[in-house]
Amino acid sequence: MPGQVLALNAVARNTLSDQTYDRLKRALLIGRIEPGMTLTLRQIAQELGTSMMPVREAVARLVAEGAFEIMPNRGLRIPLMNAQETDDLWILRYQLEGEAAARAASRAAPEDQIRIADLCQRVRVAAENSGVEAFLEANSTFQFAIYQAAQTQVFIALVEILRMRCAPHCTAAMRYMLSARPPYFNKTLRYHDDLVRAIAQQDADRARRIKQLDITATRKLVEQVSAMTGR
Amino acid sequence: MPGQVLALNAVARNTLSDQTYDRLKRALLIGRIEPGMTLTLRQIAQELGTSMMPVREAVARLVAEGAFEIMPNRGLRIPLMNAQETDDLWILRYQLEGEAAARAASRAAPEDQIRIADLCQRVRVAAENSGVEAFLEANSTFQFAIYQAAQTQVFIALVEILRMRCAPHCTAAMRYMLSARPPYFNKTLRYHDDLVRAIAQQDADRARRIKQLDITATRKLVEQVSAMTGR
DNA sequence: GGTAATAGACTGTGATCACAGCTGTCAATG
DNA sequence: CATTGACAGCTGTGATCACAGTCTATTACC
Repeated sequence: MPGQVLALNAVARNTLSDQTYDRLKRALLIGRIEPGMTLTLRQIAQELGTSMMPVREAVARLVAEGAFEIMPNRGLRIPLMNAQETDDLWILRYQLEGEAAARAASRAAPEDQIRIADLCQRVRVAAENSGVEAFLEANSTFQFAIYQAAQTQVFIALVEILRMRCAPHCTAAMRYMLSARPPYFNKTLRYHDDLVRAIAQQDADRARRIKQLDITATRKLVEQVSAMTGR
Repeated sequence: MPGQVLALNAVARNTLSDQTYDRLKRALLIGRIEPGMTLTLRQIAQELGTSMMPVREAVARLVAEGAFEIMPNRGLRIPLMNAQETDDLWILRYQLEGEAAARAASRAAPEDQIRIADLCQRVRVAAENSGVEAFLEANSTFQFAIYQAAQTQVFIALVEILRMRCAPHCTAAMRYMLSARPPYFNKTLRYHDDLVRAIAQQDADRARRIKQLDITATRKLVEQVSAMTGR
């Protein structure tokens, strides 16, 4: 069995639970679920055409990761965050995503670099021609392709958790950025190009720095927009 | 409603799922479940006197956190780790636990300090008089009391995930340390005392440094023991 | 008309069952 | 004696049901 000398890694399951989990995770990352919305297990199950069973397991996982919160007899919601938790979240993203970007620069194989550069272009196209969802999806795919190239499952797992917690609180700002603020929007795309270039040059320190600048800029934008829209 | 101006935080549930999750998490952290062991949902359910239902949800959470792995039709196990993942895990613990210790030093209230100092003594007592489980349990309680004092839920969540993944692979080394290696054992306890002192003095940098020394020493011990016992 | 009680429609939770897939054993067969 | 076949006993998965809470809207009563 070439490529898998030892059965070291988990058997890849693909149960309905897994599919439900993936779909909910994706919905969170592309901003389809925003704070204030209320979901129910039965509603999700119906939308996916399954019984409640797979939904329960999927939601249990997401609750463990802090992406959802269960209000007994009153449905699910995105957890609210206080200032302290929000701050911690951004700090952790700054550190972990910066480190992951650095590793990607050190380790990315040539085919990874091509793939990343291609996905970066797709983000630009989506940002110019499509809505928030398409942009966020393209962006998410681009970012995780980078972390995938870093070949470090543990980092990716933590980054996914942080982004799932963060994304719903950023969607409003992203929407605003796309519709009304070309400067921010162009800055983000420029960071992306710079990051791709740093990875191509295997410049780990530069990749880390750019990634961290990008996160800082995003944080500022989110804070400005949420201050505008009445916290 | 004093002390809870807004209903910001989740309603504290305590379902059978939650209890099962907590018990399994605790079992992992105190080394009661080691790599190579095989558990089944029905077996856990029977041991806890419940149906399979709560166990399924609890295990789903733990799988999401990387603490367990499901082998279809063949039960659960602790995920095996390759060298790369092991390395990443230690690096992340070094960074995140170091940072959490630093914050604890900055923020710990006087009553936290008393509690931490007390729990530190209990670790010493357990280490001298009891078995691995009691030692690991006292140690775990001590460590998380520190992180609790840091008042940063997001950090704690990530640290819990890292420790749950790490603990099962460290148990053998801890057992060895307690039974046969007083030097290591004393070094660990000395680190604990130093850490308590740094927190009492609100010396964040020193707390981080000691915590990181402790983790580095633990890592070395684990690697030595697993090299001895034939990887 | 305003207030309180109540019935109903929701919610998540836990238990139970049917089922398909894998494992290991044991017997039949060459 | 070795090889293979089938069968029994496991496993996790998914669906369904009963139930106890919570919220809401209607109704009854003062």
